[in-house]
Amino acid sequence: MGRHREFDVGKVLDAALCVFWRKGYEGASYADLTAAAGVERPALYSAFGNKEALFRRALARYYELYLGYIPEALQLATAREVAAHILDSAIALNTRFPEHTGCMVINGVLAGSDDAEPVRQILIEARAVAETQLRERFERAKAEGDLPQTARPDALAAFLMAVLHGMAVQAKAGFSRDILKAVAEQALSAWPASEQRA
Amino acid sequence: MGRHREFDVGKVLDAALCVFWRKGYEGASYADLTAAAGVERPALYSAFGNKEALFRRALARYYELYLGYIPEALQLATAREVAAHILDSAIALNTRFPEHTGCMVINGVLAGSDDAEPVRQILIEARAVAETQLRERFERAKAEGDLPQTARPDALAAFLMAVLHGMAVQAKAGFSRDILKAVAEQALSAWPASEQRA
DNA sequence: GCGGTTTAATAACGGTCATTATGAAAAATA
DNA sequence: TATTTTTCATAATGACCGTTATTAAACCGC
Repeated sequence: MGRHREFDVGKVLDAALCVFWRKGYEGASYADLTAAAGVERPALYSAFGNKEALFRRALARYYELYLGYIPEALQLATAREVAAHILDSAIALNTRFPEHTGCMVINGVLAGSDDAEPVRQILIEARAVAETQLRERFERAKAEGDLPQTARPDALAAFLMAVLHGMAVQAKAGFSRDILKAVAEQALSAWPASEQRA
Repeated sequence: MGRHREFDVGKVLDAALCVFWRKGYEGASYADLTAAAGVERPALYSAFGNKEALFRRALARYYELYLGYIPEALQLATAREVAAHILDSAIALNTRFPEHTGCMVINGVLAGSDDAEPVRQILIEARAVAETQLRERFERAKAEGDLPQTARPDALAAFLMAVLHGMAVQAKAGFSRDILKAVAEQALSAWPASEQRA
């Protein structure tokens, strides 16, 4: 007996998921969460416990709703198909919702509160500057024949930056130097061969 | 005229840089900063302005002290040397200081406050699980001849995860789908060829 | 309809955040 | 030495954080 719950727990969880996806864990305040969910604070506490428990539930739902392509890919016939499918799916997911781009797992530690927005823009700009410098250097290399005419300097720059970002994340996660070197080696093995000058 | 400053502004800035490198922008409180710098709060405000200005100064010093390898690499003769030098240098920097690993620019939005540590561990674990799944799938592929015997499944998994992390960061920074696809294409072009079965 | 029980909304809690007012201490000029 | 100027340390500020009493409302079995 007792009073019935007046809100849909699933919908509230989905709303919280969107907020966490966009703002990360720290960046999402209860003011944000209650505004998105349309319920008051104590309702979230009674239904999910504290903030960390709510985040864990949202993370589980994220895997459930959006990361199904991982087990899906693991069943494909070849490793190349596995990788291609995961890459494609991740790109699709990362760009699917304009209001919460990227991956919730990464954004959970990437995004900050609104107060930190100017700082995040500084970092984004700093990242873009480095990539532009690389792209310009690769354009020069292409003009000099150091890279083939088929090479795409912007793609090479973006790719190199991606691997660098990824390795920074991995280093933070405790990776050893050796495995990071293996990652770098693998990345370099894709490098376009320089043209044989006539 | 007037009283002299009793602390070394450079040393205080270096101390603040270490705190920001480890905890990120939001994660670094004035309690952390003053403890590391050995000066009181108002000293930081009088010397640097507010927290954001202090972070900007620390970021500039980070580039000055630790990212000199980027312009250095840009002057090398070939694109491959540029990339190799940047990769090597980044790995060295990311693993140089045990107490603040990774890259300050990335960590600035990757690291959270101590309160968020359990959550960060959850995300790190979630990341490791996905990578393990990939590695196991690639080991199977190697056993099946889908990957050559020279292939390193752990390296391939780490590499793929690195590119995925990097693309998530880039998507957050506003990258278009097209450039992300170019990044994925470049990453796949390094994929080891399957063995020709006899 | 009534007692027991669960949920709902309001409002408050202590703690920490970045920031700063305040007044004492120290150095330079006169 | 007296005065001015700058830095120093203590401690307070208002705002926001996550969390929770408290009280009123809604539902159940009886």
